Amino acid sequence: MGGYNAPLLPQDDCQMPELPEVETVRRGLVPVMEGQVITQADVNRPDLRWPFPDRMAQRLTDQKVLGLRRRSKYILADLASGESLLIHLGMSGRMLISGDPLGQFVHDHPAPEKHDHVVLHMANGARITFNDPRRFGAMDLMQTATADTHPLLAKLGPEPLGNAFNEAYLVQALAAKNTPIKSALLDQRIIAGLGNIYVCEALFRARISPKRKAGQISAVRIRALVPIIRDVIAEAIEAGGSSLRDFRQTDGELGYFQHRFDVYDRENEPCRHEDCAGHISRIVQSGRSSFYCVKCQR
DNA sequence: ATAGGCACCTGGTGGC
DNA sequence: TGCCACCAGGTGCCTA
Repeated sequence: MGGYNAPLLPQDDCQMPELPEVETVRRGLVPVMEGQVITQADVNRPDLRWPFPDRMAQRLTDQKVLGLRRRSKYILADLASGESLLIHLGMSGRMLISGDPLGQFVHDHPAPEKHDHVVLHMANGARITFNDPRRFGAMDLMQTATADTHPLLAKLGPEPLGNAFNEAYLVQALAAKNTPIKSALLDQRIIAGLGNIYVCEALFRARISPKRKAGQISAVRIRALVPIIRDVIAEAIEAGGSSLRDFRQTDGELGYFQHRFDVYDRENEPCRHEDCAGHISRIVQSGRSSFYCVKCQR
């Protein structure tokens, strides 16, 4: 009897809620949540990283989900009440869909697991379970109309795939920055949605050392970084999308990581630039691992 | 204002 | 087998 318990994030060793993974989760939630009413909300603890908003379960119950949006690494579910539910996956958050909302799966609600903090029951029979062992994730409710001013969203920089992120912007934003380019690109006020992995990957493609001070990189190289960042993110979203199709058609397993990284977690392995015989190094910058090729990233 | 470091929390892995 | 140190995709907050 085949059960269905589909993680919408890569499981096992590879969970990675940076922008592309969050976008993949959002896309996976759309067909089971959009236009559907939340008939019940189980809130199994008072908080994640912060306390949940007052009366969260009641404010979700009987609300129709009008749409699911994403800003940076946050998902926003716009509700008929005029409020929006903000969801952040932190480091270890996952969304699991169970039930048979699309008529494609064996109906089977798995036994609750440890760290199932919030469960949304939808009118179509789907259950969406937020599971987050480390509890760095977050949920909050706000007025949809003023969502942009929410403290977690207000200071975010441009979306990497949006028009506001362009060559002129990035050159300007990094000028006179005294921090390493690695740190600057992780700064969500400069560009929203990049995390440790995709910053490493983008710098590798651009052949820029993560140690180089942002403000001392030539404008030419910064301009070149812009389409590279867009590509890295867009390709990862595409990989996520194909994994969603795969799991729908098969057995509920997300075959996410046919998508492989060029540098992330490849310490001592060969550099993948064709003209380079170097190997990938790992260094620690502000407490986080940076992977790069010392030989060809300058 | 800006940059660096720490804290939050749990679980997995690898060494002894 | 057990214990312990170390590592992990994020980001707010405190300190200099």
